[in-house]
Amino acid sequence: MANKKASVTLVDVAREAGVSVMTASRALSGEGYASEETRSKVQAAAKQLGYAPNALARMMKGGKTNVIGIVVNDLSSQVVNAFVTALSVEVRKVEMDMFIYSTMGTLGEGRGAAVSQMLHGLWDGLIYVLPCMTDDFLKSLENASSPVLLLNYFRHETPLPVVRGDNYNGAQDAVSHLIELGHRRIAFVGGTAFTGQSDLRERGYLAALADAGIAADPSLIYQGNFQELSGLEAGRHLLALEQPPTAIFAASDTMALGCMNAIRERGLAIPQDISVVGFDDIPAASLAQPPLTTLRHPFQAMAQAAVQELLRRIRSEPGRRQRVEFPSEFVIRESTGPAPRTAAATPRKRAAARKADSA
Amino acid sequence: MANKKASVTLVDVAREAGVSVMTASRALSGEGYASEETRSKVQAAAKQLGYAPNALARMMKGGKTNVIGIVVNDLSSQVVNAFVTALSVEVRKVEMDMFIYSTMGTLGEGRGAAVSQMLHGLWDGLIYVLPCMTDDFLKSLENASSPVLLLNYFRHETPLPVVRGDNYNGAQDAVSHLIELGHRRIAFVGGTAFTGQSDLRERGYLAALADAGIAADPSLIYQGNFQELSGLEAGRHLLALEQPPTAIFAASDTMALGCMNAIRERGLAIPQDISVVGFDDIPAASLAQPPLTTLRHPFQAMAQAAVQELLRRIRSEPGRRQRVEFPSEFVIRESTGPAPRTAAATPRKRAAARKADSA
DNA sequence: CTGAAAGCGCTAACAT
DNA sequence: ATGTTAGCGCTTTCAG
Repeated sequence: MANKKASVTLVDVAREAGVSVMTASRALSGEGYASEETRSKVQAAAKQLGYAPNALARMMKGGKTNVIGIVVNDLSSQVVNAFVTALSVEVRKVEMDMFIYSTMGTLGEGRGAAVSQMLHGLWDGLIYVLPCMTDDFLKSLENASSPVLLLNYFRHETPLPVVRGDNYNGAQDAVSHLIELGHRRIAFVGGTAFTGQSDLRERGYLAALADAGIAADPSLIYQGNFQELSGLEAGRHLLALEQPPTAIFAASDTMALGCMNAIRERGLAIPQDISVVGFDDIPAASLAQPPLTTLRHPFQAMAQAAVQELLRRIRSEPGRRQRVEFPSEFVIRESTGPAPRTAAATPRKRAAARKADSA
Repeated sequence: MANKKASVTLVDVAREAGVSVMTASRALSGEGYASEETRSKVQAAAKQLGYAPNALARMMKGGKTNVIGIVVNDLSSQVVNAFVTALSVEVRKVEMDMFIYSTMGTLGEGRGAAVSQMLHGLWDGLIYVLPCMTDDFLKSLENASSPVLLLNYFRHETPLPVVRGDNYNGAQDAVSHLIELGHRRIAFVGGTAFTGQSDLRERGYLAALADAGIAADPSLIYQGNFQELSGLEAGRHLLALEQPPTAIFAASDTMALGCMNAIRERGLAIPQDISVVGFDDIPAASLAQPPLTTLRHPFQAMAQAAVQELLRRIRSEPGRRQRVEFPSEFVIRESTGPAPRTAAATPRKRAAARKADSA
């Protein structure tokens, strides 16, 4: 019986099988020559002893670990989730393994920064998903010893390779669509500034308004934080305005869903009274009632580009690209419709009664 | 300037600083004696060369990696997410690191099974979160060389340490509550059988009915798969019944939210026409309209118990426990209310028109 | 306080 | 087809 405590090594297996360590290694790995007889003898010994090769030792010898590290700030984000899932598929395709390291919102602080440093050697390359980091940290990454790639990074210019989605044009498309539907009072619900994505979406929104000759109304811009709760609050705030919007463009689906709750709460109908557009096309978007019109990131294509580019760098292959940008696809579902006849959605009785709580 | 390609090792640092490798090691790690002068000299050299210690080598020498591996089947599950987040906090408390390995639903197949074997040595211990695995795989885990703990495992008896929540009693509490509110036709929406959790929740449901002397109606039991979409389908199916239920108890919040969409779709009100109870208390539960009555797992306490127990095993400390079970807490929000006066929720016109599509 | 030697578990490269 | 040697980058042990 195998001794569970003291881990059994190749030496043990070799001794048990009565061969040299090297022979045991070959018999088990399948590399190099080994007679059928020896091979089965060794395999039997390994099985009997409960041998598991030490990945650490193997990696150290080879210099390559065959592992890609994925660093995320926040596992609970559905967008992050979609990226990680897509990455997992791509990593498997190239026959590597993948670990996820979650900094739980501490990236840039001591612990988060440490990932690329402290655990250096454990992976052949690192992909930062939706990173939000300080300038200092970005700089330190640029000198990292193993290849690093940023997935959906926007905040600063950097020589590091970046794969990202388009935010500006997508936002512009969405808002133009609302304008074509006759909307004039279109609100924007932004997310946190830290990743730089919300900002681009806001600029696309403003550009679309400007193109149509509509003056932007600052009171229709609400600063949220990408979370559903902030979407709920945004919705409540906007609907309580003297002149509420007839359409809301939220910088994330999560916030858009929050807005929808606020709208329902007020007894208004989507899209008859008010239209809603999100961004990201998370799974919940198509399941919402009504299904949410939104902008879809090509998650799988982006993940593939990220893995391939990182691989090129790991292998020092030619043909690298410093930045790849993917357009987002506008998906029209049922949460958007023509602007209501009255210039602005008329708050109904219930709503009117609450006017007092408008800020 | 550091050469980015050829990774710089301690030998390089030592040479640069004009000391022995050992001295460099001591100066950087802080362990053992080192004069202030040497220390700063070495640190300067390390910084200048962009030195990062190779975690692999360090781990190999010490035998301990200070890393706990977390294995999950499905990262997109909100319950898994809640556990992982809680685990992350606890792991940090004991000053270890944590990697997440997602099998993407392939646990038990080649790839998934490989985790504990192939990457053996990379972690000091492994926590399987909400594992669903074959008997064979479970057996192989029992002979694993490093400690393994199962978080929320129910399917088979096993000598492996298990930390889990209570499902049976929680379900019973929830259904008893509905009965007290006057409900008699209470539906159950189950999840996949694979983890064994749904089964326990169903048994709790049946027990509560039996206690109240209510005969279980098989037509009120719908088999879902824990996903929101299956909840939506469950809701549509149940509401289309000749005698629809006045309350639905879903085996997960996710499915409960799907049911709520189906109910709204049919023009019914929650909880006036129909009550809904979920299970898990995922973040979205409290944000729903109306906020969902549900059963909360004590995620943090469970995570703490899991990490502590695993640590005891890693360190071969005494006082181990084979199984720890945590009761779930019944959280009453606004999705449950008294049963409507009419024995069953009367389908309104729209609903009646659709009767044809009842299975 | 600092250095030299040994070795963690494995495999590439060279023998035999 | 199998065995021997060496060494990955680091730290533990023992000597200066």
